[in-house]
Amino acid sequence: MDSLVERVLSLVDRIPDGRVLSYGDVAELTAAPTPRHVGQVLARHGNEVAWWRVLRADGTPAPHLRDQQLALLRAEGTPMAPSGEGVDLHRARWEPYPSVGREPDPQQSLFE
DNA sequence: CCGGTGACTACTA
DNA sequence: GTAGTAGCCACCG
Repeated sequence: MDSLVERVLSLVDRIPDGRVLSYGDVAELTAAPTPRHVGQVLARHGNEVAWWRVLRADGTPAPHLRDQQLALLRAEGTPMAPSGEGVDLHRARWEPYPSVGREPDPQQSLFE
């Protein structure tokens, strides 16, 4: 696994239920050049992973997937924004490495 | 080989 | 507060 595609799919697949990441987050965690590339990867291989746990920087899903993605997220108990048009990123955003006070979970080791 | 194409973002008006 | 635009760069045809 060296390709960007592999890394992105691998990471997305590790997002826990009820949690989400923005395209920008995934891009950074996978060393993808830009968030657009994350979208590119998911567009081609999204069917293999939990693509619905990846959304825009403001917590709203992409237009064509809006309905289904919101449904899936809600079904998993993801904290939704009051408006219901997206998720509450501040609560739903997955933090691969827990904040200070806890050790990183070796089981969730990333790449670098 | 080369240009079009995005499941994006941040910035400006 | 919303709407439009420029930059982004690997991948596929």
